[in-house]
Amino acid sequence: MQSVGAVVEAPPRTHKRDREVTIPAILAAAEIEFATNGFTATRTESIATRANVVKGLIFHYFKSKEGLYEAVLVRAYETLSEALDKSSDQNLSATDALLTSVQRLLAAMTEHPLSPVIFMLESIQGGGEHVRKLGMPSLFSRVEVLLKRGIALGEFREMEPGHGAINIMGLCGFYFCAANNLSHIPGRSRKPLSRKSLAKHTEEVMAFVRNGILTGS
Amino acid sequence: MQSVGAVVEAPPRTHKRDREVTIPAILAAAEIEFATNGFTATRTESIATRANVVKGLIFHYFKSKEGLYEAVLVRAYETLSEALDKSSDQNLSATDALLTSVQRLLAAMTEHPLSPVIFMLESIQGGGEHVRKLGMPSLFSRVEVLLKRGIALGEFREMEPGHGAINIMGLCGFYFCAANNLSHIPGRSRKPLSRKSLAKHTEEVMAFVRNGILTGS
DNA sequence: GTCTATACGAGGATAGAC
DNA sequence: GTCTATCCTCGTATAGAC
Repeated sequence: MQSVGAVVEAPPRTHKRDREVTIPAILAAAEIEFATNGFTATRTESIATRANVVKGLIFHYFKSKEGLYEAVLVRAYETLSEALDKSSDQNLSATDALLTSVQRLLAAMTEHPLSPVIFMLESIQGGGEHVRKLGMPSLFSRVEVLLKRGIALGEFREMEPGHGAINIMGLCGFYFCAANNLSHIPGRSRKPLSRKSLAKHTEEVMAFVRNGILTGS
Repeated sequence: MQSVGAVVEAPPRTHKRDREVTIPAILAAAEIEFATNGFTATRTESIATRANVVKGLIFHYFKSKEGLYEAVLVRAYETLSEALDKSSDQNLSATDALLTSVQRLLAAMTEHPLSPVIFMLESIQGGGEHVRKLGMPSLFSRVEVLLKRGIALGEFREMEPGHGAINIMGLCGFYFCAANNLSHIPGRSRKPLSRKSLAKHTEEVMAFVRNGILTGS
């Protein structure tokens, strides 16, 4: 419904971009779409629209929808994995080592709130196949090692360390996955993913973990 | 590729069924499919095949894919809600009331391991809209009430009860949602949803909650 | 109540112009 | 490197026979 005869100069559509702009834009858009809809239900058209590119570019750079999905998965994994790396090479008591790891993990999730959601959907919908295919060492196992040490030293109460690791990861990540359900509860903050809410989440989880694992007197 | 001329009497296809058989079969199949794939990615054809009925019957009985989804959601909600009902009308200490509720919740999830997954997907993918639309009072709030009472009585340590409720629900339900990722971890049980693994899960979560909330001496 | 057949639209992927 | 146009499959939903 453009007025007839009006000559538009420099039509704003052809953005001249290169891979250094386009690829990150596609990845960022894909993370949101995959984390919201899961792999199958995500439409490549939606990703393209959100990234402000044309659908064909997704296939040009990532070959297929699944190739793009795996790239997103790798980024989410690295985000959380690096958080655990940082705290491993220190010389701390078992208690401090674990609590530092949990804090770094929560900080990473706060910065990248979609990471835990991506993994949750991969577990539920993909059966965790991609995690194995891409050779991602388990984040659970890293926490489990820290727990074993603390139990052996008597700093932590007796527990099955595998389940302990799951419980701790669950305390950290469940909140992000359930956030949409939380926002509808009457009398609760409507913004569970605001900086303020996430700081409170971190504080509460740290306290719950500390009390939950330390040796009671 | 049937042998020519072989007259098959009583062809086994036309199962004469009525709604009392067909409807539960569809619901059970739909629960599995929706819990695995989410709403959009689930194919009505898959549900029909799993239920051993013809696709048209789904629309006959539930009007639409979404109608069927909501029926599944209501059933999952009732499963968990009734578990919390049973423990509310008793005259217990705050500690016993909470731990009984957690135990009943875990028992209900053990019997219906897909219930927590259904809710997780509804949160992530549906934004929790159906939960609100169908008027399901929050399960989190029920736990929160129990926590508030114990904090006021000094049985529980100081904490923000809203976050405490999320943490407890997370400890109970996260395991079921992450089960597929867990099963690929080297050196861990391949069957996180076996009766034995779930009994261990219950035991470990109960201990974690007890230590996590009770007043430290 | 159950089945078959089909209309109709949406989405992944590709070809080829610019 | 980016865009348009199109192919082809798949999936929801309906119509109508039995």
